[in-house]
Amino acid sequence: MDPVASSQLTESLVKRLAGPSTGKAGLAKDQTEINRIIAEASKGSKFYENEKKKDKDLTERIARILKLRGEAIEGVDLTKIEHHVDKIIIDLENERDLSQVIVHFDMDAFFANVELLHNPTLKGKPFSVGGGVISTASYEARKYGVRSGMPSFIAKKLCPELILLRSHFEWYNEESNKVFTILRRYDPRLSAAGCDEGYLNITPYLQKHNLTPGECVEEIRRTVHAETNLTVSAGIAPNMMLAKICSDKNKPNGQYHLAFDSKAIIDFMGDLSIRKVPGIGRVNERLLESVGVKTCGDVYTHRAVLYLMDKQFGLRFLLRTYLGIASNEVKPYERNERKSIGAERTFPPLSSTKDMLDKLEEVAAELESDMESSGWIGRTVTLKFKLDTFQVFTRAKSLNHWVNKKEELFAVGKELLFPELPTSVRLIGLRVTKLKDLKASTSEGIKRFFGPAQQATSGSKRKASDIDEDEADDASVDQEEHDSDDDVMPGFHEQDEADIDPSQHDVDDDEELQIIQPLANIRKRPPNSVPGTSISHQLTLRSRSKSAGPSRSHGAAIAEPSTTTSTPSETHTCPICNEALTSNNTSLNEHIDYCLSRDAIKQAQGTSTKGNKVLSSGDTTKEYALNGFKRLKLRPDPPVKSKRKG
DNA sequence: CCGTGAAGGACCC
DNA sequence: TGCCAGGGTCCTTCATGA
Repeated sequence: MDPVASSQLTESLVKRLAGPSTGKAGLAKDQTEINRIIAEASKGSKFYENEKKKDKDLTERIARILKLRGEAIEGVDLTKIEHHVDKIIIDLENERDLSQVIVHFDMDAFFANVELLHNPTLKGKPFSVGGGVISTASYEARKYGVRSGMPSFIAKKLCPELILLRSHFEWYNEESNKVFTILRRYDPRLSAAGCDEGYLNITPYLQKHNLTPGECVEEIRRTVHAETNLTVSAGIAPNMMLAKICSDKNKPNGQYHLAFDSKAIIDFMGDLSIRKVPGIGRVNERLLESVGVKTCGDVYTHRAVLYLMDKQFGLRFLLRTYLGIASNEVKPYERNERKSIGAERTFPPLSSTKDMLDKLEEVAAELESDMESSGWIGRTVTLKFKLDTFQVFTRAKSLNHWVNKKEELFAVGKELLFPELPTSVRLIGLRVTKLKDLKASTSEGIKRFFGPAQQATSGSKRKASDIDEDEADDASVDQEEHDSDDDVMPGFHEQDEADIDPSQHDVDDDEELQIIQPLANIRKRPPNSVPGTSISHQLTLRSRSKSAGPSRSHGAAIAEPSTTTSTPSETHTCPICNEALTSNNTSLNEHIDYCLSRDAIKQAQGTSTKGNKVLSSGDTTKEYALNGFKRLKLRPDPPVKSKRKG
């Protein structure tokens, strides 16, 4: 919005230190005071310094973006562009599907409430669950500003009487299963999003029982409470994104039903903070804010600039959130969707090689046991380590055979760690990707019916060698969905809304000066001279075919809920010439394209030569990647020092 | 021009 | 007193090999 004042840095930094969830339920009294205490407690620490650096980098990145914006809008007729975007919006609007009733449920302060079940005397007291970092805080504790993602020692400062409890994952797991079991009565295809929240498509249930969404959800919540003594909040909307946002509306033990009406939805999104949109975190919030977008409604106001800067912001994604359009395909998680499995551990900074190797070995052992019990083997091993400065690095190696054994994981980890060695780390982790499912019921269908006696004999049965023969080269995908949906579900830590993203490659200040850096790193690669330091993320959350539109399932005979096939022919008004058109999407788009092509594009593009196809946005599948305008110096970052390889 | 591996990040819970 | 987790997913950029 406004130019950055000198105090900006401190301001954003303070906010950053305060953590991402400054809008949580159970709001605190004086956030400013709380932020002050947090900043105070953090000051001077390594963590603080790292955050400071990240904040500075972000601020610089924003400056670059603003400069870019200036260049992009120079001499361009924004009005024309707005018209064009309006056309895109019409396309998107036609994708809207209001036929499904989606519910997002979210257990209230899950970990904390489960603890309460086991220890009723905690009722009414401020307490938190978690170790060094808090996972969940009771509502009483939240009043003091204590939230998830916050280190315990700071929480104590905010609330001296705070009772710190250790996590009891078995308990949460147990309750979680109970809850999901109950919820599956309403939709067996429930989609879990962590252990305390998920989505349901209750459309079929509503029809079968002749209930209204509100009644049904009340019943669901009542049932969950009756059977588990836990409260749950829920949101009812036509798609998952909206449902999720809604479940936060009446947070503790409440529900919110959004009107299934295009207009109402857009109004609803209108003054909603863009930050509430899943996928937009602290970084993107600031990036967007820098160009004037603080609410979803602002997306529309600034559509022209966002269009011109599609590469950095992802216009389509933003327009969809502005319209409140998103996927409504609720489906259960399947094993074959797993992409990686890993383990990591944080400890007080270590610098002796032996100590580090001990940790590495520990992690390798842990990973082996996880892989073993869950039935996975993989081909790529990635070592992750965090220096005492909080900078995070990863080093990977792909093998030509499958691994899951501790010895091998450890060996590869060592190999990857050695070159980095003279260093001090506070975290070491190993992750394996390019997975192969040992429990997969091999190929298509058939096998599945002739059950391969391989019951989950706790994994221990088959040994790696068995699969070795399997031909390492078929690293391809031979994953086949299947049941054996043990217990474990993805992401198992409650995290309310906070998130401390400790990662961040930290290029030291003199990064640029090192461009000439001598052969110093020929043999060794200083962690802080890593390649690819470019900072250029985008907001792109390109929903890959996850459209909200007609749930078209490929071939299979999946539900195929009634969809609102956009009426082939309706009356639209061309946003450019105002002519009333009775036609289908295609013709309408063609018409609009025609209108626009007359001059708008040409003028806007001016000299721009290549790239800009004709932006035929008629098809909903193609992206509107016509960011051809000022493409020249679009590289957000000056090429960071070239890193020579040895 | 494209597919792929590696490294860095943003985000989520 | 004692200084900020861990499990994952997806996306981008860069370097390369066909």
